[in-house]
Amino acid sequence: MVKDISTEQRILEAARRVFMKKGMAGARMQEIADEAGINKALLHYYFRSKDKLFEHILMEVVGRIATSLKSMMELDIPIIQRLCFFVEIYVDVLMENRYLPLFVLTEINQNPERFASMIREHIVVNMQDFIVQLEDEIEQGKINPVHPLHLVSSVLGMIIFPFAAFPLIEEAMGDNFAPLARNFLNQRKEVVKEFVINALTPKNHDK
Amino acid sequence: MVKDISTEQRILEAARRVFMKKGMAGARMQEIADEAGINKALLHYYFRSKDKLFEHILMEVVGRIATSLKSMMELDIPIIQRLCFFVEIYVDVLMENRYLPLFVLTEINQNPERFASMIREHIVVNMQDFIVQLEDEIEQGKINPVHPLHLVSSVLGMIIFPFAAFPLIEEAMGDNFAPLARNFLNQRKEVVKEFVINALTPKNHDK
DNA sequence: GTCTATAAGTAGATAGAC
DNA sequence: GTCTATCTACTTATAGAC
Repeated sequence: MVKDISTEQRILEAARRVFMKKGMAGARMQEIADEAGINKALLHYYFRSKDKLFEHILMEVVGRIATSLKSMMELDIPIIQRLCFFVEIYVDVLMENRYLPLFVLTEINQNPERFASMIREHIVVNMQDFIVQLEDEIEQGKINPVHPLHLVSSVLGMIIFPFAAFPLIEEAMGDNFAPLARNFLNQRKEVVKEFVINALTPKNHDK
Repeated sequence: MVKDISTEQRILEAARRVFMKKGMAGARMQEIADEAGINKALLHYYFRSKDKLFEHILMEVVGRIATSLKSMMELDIPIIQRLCFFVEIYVDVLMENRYLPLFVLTEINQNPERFASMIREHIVVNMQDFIVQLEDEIEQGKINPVHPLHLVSSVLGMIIFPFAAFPLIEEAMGDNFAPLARNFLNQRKEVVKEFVINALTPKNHDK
């Protein structure tokens, strides 16, 4: 019953890379096998079908996102700090895997039913806590009134875009792009955090 | 030589819908044929191959984007107004076709070479004009100093996200979603315009 | 567990009748 | 121009040897 961890692990890592980059429809079992240094038959030995393998990767990815969201919501800090913290770690994650957001968004759009329960269980729950805290701080006058979904949409959009549009940014930056790219993406942290602070910090009319 | 416009047009519209929703890899010629109310053979009669048909749709889509960008850059208005105008029309476009941004971004990532020349010719050129004007207004002290690519990334990201993450937003909003969705997406216009204005309008320390 | 060989199914492309 | 039928190539999946 004890499977060889090393091979299974190599398959999973290869599958993650290929699925992330090509998506479910564009990925090929042959490519995953090559990437893992084995042959197609073994893929089916370990994970019966392409669909099952994909599902596995999906759960792993969504699970990881959910876990980091959850652990972040457990810290007892003001909403502004919470968002700034989120920006920091999320940009770092995307630096390691720029295909993540486009992959997740594409697959959700392709097959919303498959995600409905995952989203409800893992994402919406954390959202609820976030909304409660946000409305709480608004009521206390600590921050400006904002619509939680608009705030989240803005922050996520601002973070995700440069990674999703990476080849576009590359082209826009021109020749000496490579050395600048990492720098630009790192600057995003400050840009987005500045947005959060400006959007939420009250203007202090009575100062 | 005069082809039957009606059929060719129906094919193109069907292809656009299917490609937009499923992407190049996920789209099926059979589905496009069904959607157009004809059979597969006719698709090949009109557009030799799937790749050619896809290329056609791609050019059409990118061309339309480039045209609206260009016409917008021809207006002689301040940068803030230009961006606000852009937000207005772009959100309206996405209301009609929410798959547009995810489609374009995915395909660019899938096949950057295919887009390199298009991007340089159509997008980067308009970007250059935009950057010149931006830096000009910054120098004149009319607006705050900002990095053009960061500004564009923020605005595009803020606009695109709710459309790209539509099923997520849907789930987050819960049951009575349908009536609220259109409203929420329309509010985006004001939210993003407010960001543009806040980010660029000088604080007037000497007032 | 891992491989080679092959089956089974799917999708793009073509032939040829009308 | 449009259709049905068919071919070819590719991709997933399985059989069976080692």
